[in-house]
Formats: sequence, structure tokens, C-alpha cells
Amino acid sequence: MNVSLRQLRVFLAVSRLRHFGRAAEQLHLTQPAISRHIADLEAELGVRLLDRSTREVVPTEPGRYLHSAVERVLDELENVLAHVRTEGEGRRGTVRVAAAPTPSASLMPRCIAECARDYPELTLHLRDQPQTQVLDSVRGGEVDFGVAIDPPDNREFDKKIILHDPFVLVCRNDHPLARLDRVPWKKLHGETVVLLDYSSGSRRLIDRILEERGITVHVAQQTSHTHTAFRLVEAGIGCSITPALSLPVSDDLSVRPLTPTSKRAITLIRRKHRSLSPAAEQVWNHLCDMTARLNPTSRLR
Amino acid sequence: MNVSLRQLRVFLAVSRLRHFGRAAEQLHLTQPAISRHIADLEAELGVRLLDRSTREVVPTEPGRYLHSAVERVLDELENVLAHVRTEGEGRRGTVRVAAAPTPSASLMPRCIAECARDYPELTLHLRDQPQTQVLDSVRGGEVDFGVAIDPPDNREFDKKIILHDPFVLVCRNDHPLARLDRVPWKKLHGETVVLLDYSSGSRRLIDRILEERGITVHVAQQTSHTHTAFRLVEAGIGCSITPALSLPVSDDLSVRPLTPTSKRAITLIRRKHRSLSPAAEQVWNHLCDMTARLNPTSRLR
DNA sequence: ATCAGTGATAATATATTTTTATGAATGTGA
DNA sequence: TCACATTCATAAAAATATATTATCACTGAT
Repeated sequence: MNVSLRQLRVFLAVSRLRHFGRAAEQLHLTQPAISRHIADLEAELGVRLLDRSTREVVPTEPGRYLHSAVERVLDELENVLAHVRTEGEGRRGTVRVAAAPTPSASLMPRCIAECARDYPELTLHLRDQPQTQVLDSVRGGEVDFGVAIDPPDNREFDKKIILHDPFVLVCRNDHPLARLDRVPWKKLHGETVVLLDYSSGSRRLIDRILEERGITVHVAQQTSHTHTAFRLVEAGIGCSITPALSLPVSDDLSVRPLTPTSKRAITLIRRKHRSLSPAAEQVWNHLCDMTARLNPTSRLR
Repeated sequence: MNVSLRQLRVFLAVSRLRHFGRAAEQLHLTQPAISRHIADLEAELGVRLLDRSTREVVPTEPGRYLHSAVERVLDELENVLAHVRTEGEGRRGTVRVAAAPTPSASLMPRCIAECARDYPELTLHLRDQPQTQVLDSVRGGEVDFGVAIDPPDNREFDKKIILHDPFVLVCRNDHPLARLDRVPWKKLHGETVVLLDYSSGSRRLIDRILEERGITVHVAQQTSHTHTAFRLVEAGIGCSITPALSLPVSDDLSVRPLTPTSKRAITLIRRKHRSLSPAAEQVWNHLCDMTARLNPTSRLR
């Protein structure tokens, strides 16, 4: 047999209270159980730890040493376990998230702010990366999880779609299409547009949608940042097609849903067969909740 | 339920070997037992500690922390327990012994020397005290045990007689009584003697013996130290009566047993209902052994 | 697609712990 | 000094916890 924590705890109680019966009471055990634990511990250590008569219980010299030493060690152990338990609550720790540019600029700032408010002891590091690198970061375990857009099927990952991000039309308030509540894609035929260049994943999607519907547009300009594109639209170069998530706020510009809706799936991805740290899970869930709160209408802020 | 040492040990093994089956083997358990321990521990802490697929077992972030922390704490615990165990062997520690003057001057020096030889890690403090203070020191727990002479019956103490110390006659080689092998007490009638004074417990005993036998002696001198008494005997003042244990070594003096033998019991005493520390027990036993080796003849060195 | 290897699970068996009932020792106070 | 109350020890029985056997489900590799 081996020394057990229970034996040690019983010993501490008896040695402190100097009374088997009261120790039993305090530990919600009966006195014979206490007697046995002490006897077993003494047998295991080969030392008498407590001198007991019917009149008094006094720790021996080795007993006094054991008491103080074990008290300290068990205290440490309690601290360690408590630390792990609180870690388990996910309120503490460091979480690293890789996110593609669009979610990095839209979803993540809000997520970081909310997490800072709700879990002040939690540190959240955002890695703003192109889509392919997001996948790499997740695969390599450099981040806890990633936020990607329509990631390819891959058995290495577990995925969860958190948001469908529709494409919308952005045009000047005085543009003819601004008069419509919703703009069918076909109306774009022949329009002059400003689009993102191919450094963005969306561009390829937009091209495909237009091609599938047999729509031809005149791409007057292509930029790498939506902000630039919007300024060009304001300048009257044409209109633009953009994911709703990357919308600007500007009084001079109108935003109209494009019908039928074509969406990109904003997707959380994580390594298969690997659990998230509790803190990471907290953030993952927070992102899910946050996006669930964004209902289809409010999504177009 | 509560975290158990066994769970922690199992966790350490699995986390180190990264394999449930091999951990089971190493701990002489079966794999399902391992599974349960890990599951219970995780449930108890509310954290996933190990990510396990059929292909690999990898500690999670909290698991890695727990591993290192628990490894350290359990190490400390092992040290503490090991220390208590070796203390239990009685080869180490400090022992305080109070002894009355005669044993302090005769038995104890030899005991100290032998203990120093046999148990080098053991420290032995001798307290040379008058008999009554020896009893007080033992009673108050200031010493582990005491060496007294014919201590009074007292229910506070446990006693063990280790040696019977007979009274002997000391006289000059040219003294008439030196011619006898053994000297009957009666032959002392009318002799001039040098005795210890009443600061010694023996003096009262000697008085009583002489009185009981109706023997009258002329007490020429009384001293507080046997050494002085012996010098006076050498000087031809008279002869002396002394416990065998306090014998001098001197070529000019003869020592003769007094018959019938009157003895003092050299007695170890300790508090009742209190165990000795293992080290103290070692010394106690050593004293018993040592005195047992001194057979009746050799006792008169 | 099958197979070897791995952890999980359920039912059963085994150990351990706890309790209940009782005993033995000791100091207390009439 | 003798019952008495208090206290820890002990033994048998009950309850609980732990371990094993047998089996499953999953995964990646041949």
C-alpha cells in the first residue's frame, strides 16, 4: 500500500485538533475510520506520529515535522489544482486566433472588445493573415483556431460556419440603382464597377458569380483595399460589389442587397482531434454567440 | 469526490508516455483503469488534460501545466515522506538524555562514544543533573528520557532497570581488609571511613544499610566528589564505600565487593504514554544492550 | 477494404474504506 | 477506592471505490 492524500489530510486534522473524534467530525467520518487512517499511515512510514492516550493526543517529533511539511506541500497542491480549475473555466489564459482579412477587420475587433469586457483576465492575440496562411497557422498549431472564408474541405479540420456574408452593391446615393430596395444581379450588366483585385479571395467569387449569370461588367478600377474602392465609388467612377461585412459607413454611399443572395461562409476552423484550451473555447463560443446575435437585417449595419 | 494521488500519478505517467496502454503497463494496471482515472481527474478539474485519438495522446495546455506542477509537488511530497521514513529508522535526529551524576560519569560517556561510532548522524545531548532534576526534566519533556538511580515509584513514568550497581569497599592496598577477596559489611564496624556527603543520593543509602546491620563507622571526612574521597583514602585517612560504577582507576587502591551485596538500580525512565522518538529509542536500546554486555564480574572494571 | 492499434465503455469482480458495535484504558469525582 | 465518563482501538459487516475482462468504435495504414 502507499500513502494516500486522504491519510495525510486525516493526519493533519488529528494533529491540529489533537483529537480523533473531533477530527472525524470535521472530516465527516467516524472515529474508527480516523484511527485506521492514522494507523495505516504510521505503518506505511514506520514511525509513530501521534502519541495518544485516552486523555490526550500529542504529535511526536516526526509527527510535528510531517505536519508542517505536509501542510505546506498540500497547500501547494491545492494551489495547483485551483489554478487548473480556474483555467478550466476559461476566464484566464492566452488565446491566439488567425483570421482572414475581412473578419479581421470586421468581426474580430468587436470580438476582442467584448472579450476584454467580459473576461478581463483573458488575453486575445489576433493574427491577421491571408486565407491560406490562416489554414497553415491552424494546421501547425500556432494558433488555437482560425476564422476563414469558405475554407476548402479538409479532413484535418473541424469547421463551424458562423455567418453567411452576402455580397451587396455599393453605389453613390445618386446612382440609378440606388432607387431600388434590392438589386438583382442582372441589373449590373454593363455597369462600370470598381472591384477588389485578386489578392482578395472575394474577387474570384464575384467573378464566378457574374460569369455564371452571364453578366458582363466594365471593371474600371481594381484595388487591394475596400476603403480605396469605396472612395473611388464616391468619386463617381462607378459602383462596387463587396461582402456586407466589409461595409463602410458613409452618408454619400448607398448599400443594396444583391438578389438572389450570394454568400460567403465565415467559418471557424480548428484542428481535428485537438481540444481547444478552455480559454480558446470561450472565445470560439463567444464568436458563435456574437454572430448569432447579428440577424440578417442588422448584419447590414 | 476528490483528486487522489493515484489519479495524479496515473496522469503523470500517461502524459509522459503519451500512451494509455504503456502507462497501464508501467503502473501495473490495465488500460481501462487508466482511462477511468484520467476521465475522473478531468471531470474533477473540469478541464480536458489530454487530447487523445486512436493515433496519439497529447497533453493540452492545462495538461502541460498540471504535469510540470504536479511532478514538482509530488517530488516534494516524496522527499518529505522519505525523510520521515529515515527518521523512523532512528539513525538520525537529536536525543536529549538527563542522567544522574554517577551514570553521567560512567555509563554515559561510553554510550555517547558508541553511539557516535554506530550512528554518526545522531546527535546526543547529555544533561548531567542531580537525581531530582532528572525526574523533572523527564516529566517536563525537556529530555527524551532519563537515567536515574532507584527512582521513586511514580505513575507518570515508565521505568526500566538496566544495571544493578553494588556498593564496594575502597581501601589502600596495605589496609587489613584488602587481604580479603570479599568483605562482609560487618567487618566495617568501627572502621574509619571517608564518605560522600548528603548531596549524593548514595550517602543516604549507605547510612541506611549500615544502620540496618547495626554497624557503626567513624566518618572521618565527607566530600561531595568521589575523586576527593579516593584521594583521602590514598592519603591513609581511612577506607571508603562507593558504588562500583564510580570506581577510580588507581594502583594504590584496592576494591573489594561488600557482602551481602547491596545494590542501587540504575534505571531508565521516560514519560508514560509518550513514545520515544525513533532516535531516542535507538539510544535507549543501546543503553540496555550496553549494560547487558557488562556482566557482573567485568562490571568492576 | 481490411487490419492492426488504440482509447472508451459496460458488466463483473476485487479491494478498500467506512460504519456499527464493542472493548480496553485512564483519569475524575463522589 | 470504585463507578463513570471519555477516548482511542478493534473486529465484523456494509458500503463504496477501484480494477479487470470482454467488447466496441474509431483511425490511419497496407
